[in-house]
Amino acid sequence: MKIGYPCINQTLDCSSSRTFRLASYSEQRLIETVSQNLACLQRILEYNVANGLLFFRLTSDLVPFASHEINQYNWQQHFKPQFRELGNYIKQHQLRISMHPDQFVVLNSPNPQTVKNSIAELAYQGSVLDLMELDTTAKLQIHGGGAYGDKGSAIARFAEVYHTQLPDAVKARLCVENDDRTYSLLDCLRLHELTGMPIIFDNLHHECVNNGEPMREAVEIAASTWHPERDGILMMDYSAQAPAERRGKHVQSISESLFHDFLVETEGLDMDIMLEIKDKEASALKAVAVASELGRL
DNA sequence: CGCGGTCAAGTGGCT
DNA sequence: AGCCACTTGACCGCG
Repeated sequence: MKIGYPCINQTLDCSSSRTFRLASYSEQRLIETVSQNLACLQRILEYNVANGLLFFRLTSDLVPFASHEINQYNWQQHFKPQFRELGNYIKQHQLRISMHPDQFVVLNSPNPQTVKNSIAELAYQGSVLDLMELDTTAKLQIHGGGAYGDKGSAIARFAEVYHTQLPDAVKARLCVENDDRTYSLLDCLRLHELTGMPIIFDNLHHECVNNGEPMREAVEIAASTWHPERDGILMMDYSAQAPAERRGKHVQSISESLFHDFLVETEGLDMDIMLEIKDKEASALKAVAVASELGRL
Protein backbone atom coordinates (compact mmCIF):
# COMPACT_ATOMS: atom_id res chain seq x y z
CA MET A 1 0.00 0.00 0.00
CA LYS A 2 1.25 3.43 -0.96
CA ILE A 3 -0.24 6.62 0.45
CA GLY A 4 -0.12 10.05 -1.09
CA TYR A 5 -1.74 13.40 -1.77
CA PRO A 6 -2.61 15.44 -4.85
CA CYS A 7 -0.71 18.07 -6.76
CA ILE A 8 0.39 20.58 -4.15
CA ASN A 9 2.93 20.49 -1.35
CA GLN A 10 2.32 23.07 1.36
CA THR A 11 5.62 22.55 3.17
CA LEU A 12 7.92 23.49 0.34
CA ASP A 13 8.18 27.05 -0.92
CA CYS A 14 7.55 26.17 -4.55
CA SER A 15 4.62 25.18 -6.74
CA SER A 16 4.55 22.84 -9.72
CA SER A 17 1.21 24.38 -10.78
CA ARG A 18 2.43 27.80 -11.79
CA THR A 19 0.54 29.18 -14.74
CA PHE A 20 -0.47 32.48 -16.26
CA ARG A 21 -3.36 34.10 -18.03
CA LEU A 22 -4.09 33.34 -21.64
CA ALA A 23 -3.65 37.05 -22.34
CA SER A 24 -0.08 36.81 -21.03
CA TYR A 25 0.88 33.90 -23.25
CA SER A 26 4.27 33.91 -24.84
CA GLU A 27 6.64 31.14 -25.77
CA GLN A 28 9.26 32.51 -23.45
CA ARG A 29 6.83 32.65 -20.56
CA LEU A 30 5.75 29.09 -21.29
CA ILE A 31 9.32 27.80 -21.27
CA GLU A 32 10.17 29.62 -18.05
CA THR A 33 7.05 28.41 -16.29
CA VAL A 34 7.38 24.77 -17.34
CA SER A 35 11.01 24.84 -16.37
CA GLN A 36 10.12 26.08 -12.88
CA ASN A 37 7.22 23.65 -12.53
CA LEU A 38 9.40 20.66 -13.38
CA ALA A 39 12.13 21.80 -11.01
CA CYS A 40 9.58 22.12 -8.23
CA LEU A 41 8.09 18.73 -9.06
CA GLN A 42 11.50 17.16 -8.55
CA ARG A 43 11.71 18.80 -5.12
CA ILE A 44 8.23 17.59 -4.20
CA LEU A 45 9.07 14.04 -5.23
CA GLU A 46 12.22 14.15 -3.12
CA TYR A 47 10.20 15.40 -0.16
CA ASN A 48 7.74 12.58 -0.71
CA VAL A 49 10.42 9.91 -0.84
CA ALA A 50 12.07 11.29 2.30
CA ASN A 51 8.72 11.13 4.09
CA GLY A 52 7.39 7.79 2.89
CA LEU A 53 4.68 9.31 0.70
CA LEU A 54 4.91 7.03 -2.32
CA PHE A 55 1.75 7.95 -4.23
CA PHE A 56 1.44 11.35 -5.92
CA ARG A 57 -0.90 13.04 -8.34
CA LEU A 58 0.76 15.35 -10.86
CA THR A 59 -0.98 18.66 -11.42
CA SER A 60 -2.76 19.28 -14.72
CA ASP A 61 -1.03 22.67 -14.80
CA LEU A 62 2.48 21.28 -15.26
CA VAL A 63 2.46 22.62 -18.83
CA PRO A 64 0.16 25.67 -19.10
CA PHE A 65 -2.21 25.68 -22.09
CA ALA A 66 -0.75 22.36 -23.21
CA SER A 67 -3.93 21.38 -25.06
CA HIS A 68 -4.93 24.90 -26.09
CA GLU A 69 -4.49 25.94 -29.68
CA ILE A 70 -2.50 28.98 -28.66
CA ASN A 71 0.30 26.67 -27.60
CA GLN A 72 2.04 25.47 -30.74
CA TYR A 73 5.44 25.13 -29.12
CA ASN A 74 7.09 21.71 -29.13
CA TRP A 75 7.50 21.57 -25.36
CA GLN A 76 7.65 17.77 -25.53
CA GLN A 77 10.91 17.96 -27.45
CA HIS A 78 12.27 20.89 -25.43
CA PHE A 79 11.75 19.25 -22.02
CA LYS A 80 12.30 15.63 -22.99
CA PRO A 81 15.46 15.23 -20.87
CA GLN A 82 13.81 16.77 -17.80
CA PHE A 83 10.75 14.54 -18.12
CA ARG A 84 12.95 11.48 -18.52
CA GLU A 85 14.96 12.40 -15.46
CA LEU A 86 11.80 12.83 -13.39
CA GLY A 87 10.62 9.48 -14.69
CA ASN A 88 13.89 7.85 -13.72
CA TYR A 89 13.55 9.21 -10.20
CA ILE A 90 9.95 7.95 -10.02
CA LYS A 91 10.93 4.48 -11.18
CA GLN A 92 14.04 4.34 -9.01
CA HIS A 93 11.92 4.99 -5.90
CA GLN A 94 8.92 3.01 -7.13
CA LEU A 95 6.51 5.91 -6.77
CA ARG A 96 2.92 5.44 -7.95
CA ILE A 97 1.75 8.30 -10.14
CA SER A 98 -1.63 9.52 -11.34
CA MET A 99 -3.07 12.55 -13.05
CA HIS A 100 -6.64 13.82 -12.80
CA PRO A 101 -7.81 15.89 -15.78
CA ASP A 102 -10.22 18.50 -14.50
CA GLN A 103 -13.96 18.87 -14.83
CA PHE A 104 -13.76 20.21 -18.37
CA VAL A 105 -12.83 16.79 -19.68
CA VAL A 106 -16.18 15.25 -20.64
CA LEU A 107 -16.00 12.43 -23.15
CA ASN A 108 -19.76 12.00 -23.53
CA SER A 109 -20.70 15.64 -24.04
CA PRO A 110 -23.26 16.24 -26.79
CA ASN A 111 -21.03 19.11 -27.89
CA PRO A 112 -18.40 17.75 -30.33
CA GLN A 113 -16.03 20.61 -29.54
CA THR A 114 -16.09 19.70 -25.85
CA VAL A 115 -15.26 16.10 -26.74
CA LYS A 116 -12.46 17.23 -29.02
CA ASN A 117 -10.97 19.49 -26.34
CA SER A 118 -11.30 16.67 -23.83
CA ILE A 119 -9.38 14.24 -26.01
CA ALA A 120 -6.64 16.81 -26.59
CA GLU A 121 -6.33 17.33 -22.84
CA LEU A 122 -6.15 13.58 -22.22
CA ALA A 123 -3.51 13.26 -24.92
CA TYR A 124 -1.45 15.99 -23.22
CA GLN A 125 -1.65 14.40 -19.78
CA GLY A 126 -0.90 10.96 -21.16
CA SER A 127 2.10 12.35 -23.00
CA VAL A 128 3.53 13.69 -19.72
CA LEU A 129 3.52 10.14 -18.33
CA ASP A 130 4.84 8.79 -21.64
CA LEU A 131 7.69 11.32 -21.68
CA MET A 132 8.57 10.14 -18.18
CA GLU A 133 8.65 6.64 -19.69
CA LEU A 134 6.36 5.31 -16.97
CA ASP A 135 4.54 2.03 -17.50
CA THR A 136 0.75 1.76 -17.69
CA THR A 137 0.33 1.49 -13.93
CA ALA A 138 0.56 5.32 -14.01
CA LYS A 139 -3.02 6.37 -14.61
CA LEU A 140 -5.28 9.12 -15.88
CA GLN A 141 -8.40 9.48 -13.81
CA ILE A 142 -11.64 10.99 -15.10
CA HIS A 143 -15.33 10.90 -14.26
CA GLY A 144 -18.18 9.49 -16.32
CA GLY A 145 -19.26 12.97 -17.39
CA GLY A 146 -22.80 14.26 -17.71
CA ALA A 147 -26.03 12.30 -17.82
CA TYR A 148 -28.05 14.79 -19.90
CA GLY A 149 -31.28 13.31 -18.62
CA ASP A 150 -30.54 9.87 -20.08
CA LYS A 151 -27.62 8.17 -18.41
CA GLY A 152 -27.94 5.01 -20.50
CA SER A 153 -27.35 6.94 -23.71
CA ALA A 154 -24.58 8.95 -22.09
CA ILE A 155 -22.79 5.75 -21.08
CA ALA A 156 -23.16 4.35 -24.60
CA ARG A 157 -21.80 7.61 -26.04
CA PHE A 158 -18.80 7.43 -23.70
CA ALA A 159 -18.01 3.91 -24.92
CA GLU A 160 -18.41 4.97 -28.54
CA VAL A 161 -15.96 7.85 -28.11
CA TYR A 162 -13.59 5.58 -26.21
CA HIS A 163 -13.46 3.01 -29.00
CA THR A 164 -13.50 5.31 -32.02
CA GLN A 165 -11.64 8.46 -31.00
CA LEU A 166 -9.20 7.88 -28.14
CA PRO A 167 -5.53 7.26 -28.95
CA ASP A 168 -4.20 3.92 -27.70
CA ALA A 169 -1.72 5.75 -25.48
CA VAL A 170 -4.64 7.33 -23.61
CA LYS A 171 -6.71 4.14 -23.46
CA ALA A 172 -3.78 2.32 -21.87
CA ARG A 173 -3.91 4.69 -18.90
CA LEU A 174 -7.52 5.84 -18.64
CA CYS A 175 -9.56 5.03 -15.55
CA VAL A 176 -13.03 6.09 -14.45
CA GLU A 177 -13.81 7.23 -10.92
CA ASN A 178 -17.24 7.13 -9.28
CA ASP A 179 -18.43 10.70 -8.69
CA ASP A 180 -20.58 12.24 -6.00
CA ARG A 181 -23.80 12.81 -7.90
CA THR A 182 -24.15 11.11 -11.28
CA TYR A 183 -21.95 8.07 -11.92
CA SER A 184 -22.19 5.52 -9.11
CA LEU A 185 -19.90 2.55 -8.70
CA LEU A 186 -22.38 0.44 -10.68
CA ASP A 187 -22.49 3.00 -13.48
CA CYS A 188 -18.69 2.89 -13.60
CA LEU A 189 -18.86 -0.90 -13.67
CA ARG A 190 -21.02 -0.63 -16.77
CA LEU A 191 -18.42 1.66 -18.34
CA HIS A 192 -15.74 -0.84 -17.34
CA GLU A 193 -17.64 -3.65 -19.07
CA LEU A 194 -17.93 -1.61 -22.24
CA THR A 195 -14.33 -0.37 -22.34
CA GLY A 196 -12.10 -2.39 -20.01
CA MET A 197 -11.14 0.74 -18.04
CA PRO A 198 -10.31 0.06 -14.39
CA ILE A 199 -12.39 1.84 -11.76
CA ILE A 200 -10.76 4.22 -9.30
CA PHE A 201 -12.79 4.07 -6.13
CA ASP A 202 -13.69 7.15 -4.09
CA ASN A 203 -15.08 6.34 -0.66
CA LEU A 204 -16.67 9.75 -0.02
CA HIS A 205 -18.37 9.81 -3.40
CA HIS A 206 -19.61 6.30 -2.70
CA GLU A 207 -21.17 7.55 0.51
CA CYS A 208 -22.94 10.25 -1.53
CA VAL A 209 -24.18 7.98 -4.35
CA ASN A 210 -24.44 4.19 -4.15
CA ASN A 211 -26.62 1.18 -4.67
CA GLY A 212 -26.37 -0.11 -1.14
CA GLU A 213 -22.96 -1.77 -1.37
CA PRO A 214 -21.17 -1.83 1.99
CA MET A 215 -17.77 -0.12 1.86
CA ARG A 216 -15.68 -3.29 1.84
CA GLU A 217 -17.75 -4.84 -0.92
CA ALA A 218 -17.49 -1.64 -2.98
CA VAL A 219 -13.69 -1.67 -2.69
CA GLU A 220 -13.64 -5.31 -3.77
CA ILE A 221 -15.81 -4.56 -6.81
CA ALA A 222 -13.53 -1.72 -7.91
CA ALA A 223 -10.40 -3.79 -7.28
CA SER A 224 -11.74 -6.58 -9.48
CA THR A 225 -11.59 -4.24 -12.51
CA TRP A 226 -7.78 -3.88 -12.27
CA HIS A 227 -5.48 -6.20 -14.22
CA PRO A 228 -2.47 -6.45 -11.90
CA GLU A 229 0.10 -6.81 -14.67
CA ARG A 230 -1.22 -4.02 -16.87
CA ASP A 231 -2.74 -1.64 -14.30
CA GLY A 232 -1.10 -2.40 -10.97
CA ILE A 233 -3.18 -2.54 -7.81
CA LEU A 234 -6.34 -0.54 -7.16
CA MET A 235 -5.99 3.20 -6.81
CA MET A 236 -8.49 4.93 -4.59
CA ASP A 237 -9.28 8.42 -3.37
CA TYR A 238 -9.94 8.69 0.32
CA SER A 239 -11.68 11.59 1.99
CA ALA A 240 -14.25 12.38 4.61
CA GLN A 241 -17.17 14.76 4.70
CA ALA A 242 -16.43 18.25 6.05
CA PRO A 243 -18.69 18.63 9.08
CA ALA A 244 -21.66 20.97 8.65
CA GLU A 245 -20.71 21.69 5.04
CA ARG A 246 -22.18 20.84 1.67
CA ARG A 247 -22.44 17.16 1.00
CA GLY A 248 -19.28 15.93 -0.70
CA LYS A 249 -17.06 18.76 0.51
CA HIS A 250 -13.69 17.50 1.70
CA VAL A 251 -12.50 17.88 5.27
CA GLN A 252 -9.73 20.27 6.18
CA SER A 253 -7.72 17.65 8.03
CA ILE A 254 -7.85 13.87 8.29
CA SER A 255 -9.71 12.13 11.10
CA GLU A 256 -7.23 9.49 12.12
CA SER A 257 -9.91 7.40 13.79
CA LEU A 258 -12.13 7.36 10.68
CA PHE A 259 -9.14 6.45 8.52
CA HIS A 260 -8.19 3.74 11.01
CA ASP A 261 -11.72 2.33 10.79
CA PHE A 262 -11.59 2.35 7.00
CA LEU A 263 -8.33 0.40 7.00
CA VAL A 264 -9.75 -2.12 9.45
CA GLU A 265 -12.84 -2.53 7.27
CA THR A 266 -10.69 -3.20 4.20
CA GLU A 267 -8.16 -5.43 5.94
CA GLY A 268 -6.42 -7.80 3.55
CA LEU A 269 -7.23 -5.70 0.45
CA ASP A 270 -4.23 -4.10 -1.23
CA MET A 271 -4.56 -0.63 -2.74
CA ASP A 272 -2.82 2.72 -3.14
CA ILE A 273 -4.61 5.56 -1.37
CA MET A 274 -4.75 9.19 -2.47
CA LEU A 275 -5.84 11.45 0.36
CA GLU A 276 -8.10 14.18 -0.94
CA ILE A 277 -7.83 16.29 2.16
CA LYS A 278 -7.40 20.02 2.14
CA ASP A 279 -4.23 20.14 4.19
CA LYS A 280 -2.40 17.81 1.82
CA GLU A 281 0.82 16.22 3.02
CA ALA A 282 0.09 17.02 6.66
CA SER A 283 -2.79 14.55 6.61
CA ALA A 284 -0.95 12.13 4.35
CA LEU A 285 1.81 11.88 6.96
CA LYS A 286 -0.77 11.09 9.66
CA ALA A 287 -2.32 8.47 7.38
CA VAL A 288 1.06 6.83 6.84
CA ALA A 289 1.47 6.59 10.61
CA VAL A 290 -1.96 5.00 11.04
CA ALA A 291 -1.38 2.50 8.23
CA SER A 292 2.05 1.70 9.55
CA GLU A 293 0.69 0.92 13.02
CA LEU A 294 -1.80 -1.46 11.43
CA GLY A 295 1.00 -3.17 9.50
CA ARG A 296 -0.50 -2.22 6.14
CA LEU A 297 2.57 -0.63 4.52
C1' DC B 1 3.15 45.56 -2.00
C1' DG B 2 -1.24 43.74 -0.59
C1' DC B 3 -5.94 43.10 -1.85
C1' DG B 4 -9.62 41.34 -4.54
C1' DG B 5 -11.60 40.25 -9.01
C1' DT B 6 -10.91 37.07 -12.45
C1' DC B 7 -9.22 33.25 -15.01
C1' DA B 8 -9.52 28.06 -21.28
C1' DA B 9 -12.65 24.70 -20.75
C1' DG B 10 -18.54 21.57 -18.17
C1' DT B 11 -22.12 19.82 -15.38
C1' DG B 12 -25.62 19.46 -12.00
C1' DG B 13 -27.46 20.37 -7.38
C1' DC B 14 -28.43 23.79 -4.07
C1' DT B 15 -29.95 28.39 -2.56
C1' DA C 1 -31.48 32.33 -12.20
C1' DG C 2 -27.33 32.38 -10.26
C1' DC C 3 -23.81 30.29 -7.33
C1' DC C 4 -20.95 26.77 -5.89
C1' DA C 5 -18.07 22.76 -5.95
C1' DC C 6 -15.13 19.99 -8.28
C1' DT C 7 -8.16 16.97 -7.72
C1' DT C 8 -5.73 22.05 -6.81
C1' DG C 9 -5.59 28.60 -6.22
C1' DA C 10 -2.64 31.56 -8.82
C1' DC C 11 -2.32 35.65 -11.60
C1' DC C 12 -2.58 40.41 -12.37
C1' DG C 13 -4.34 45.02 -12.28
C1' DC C 14 -5.28 48.47 -9.23
C1' DG C 15 -5.01 51.31 -5.28
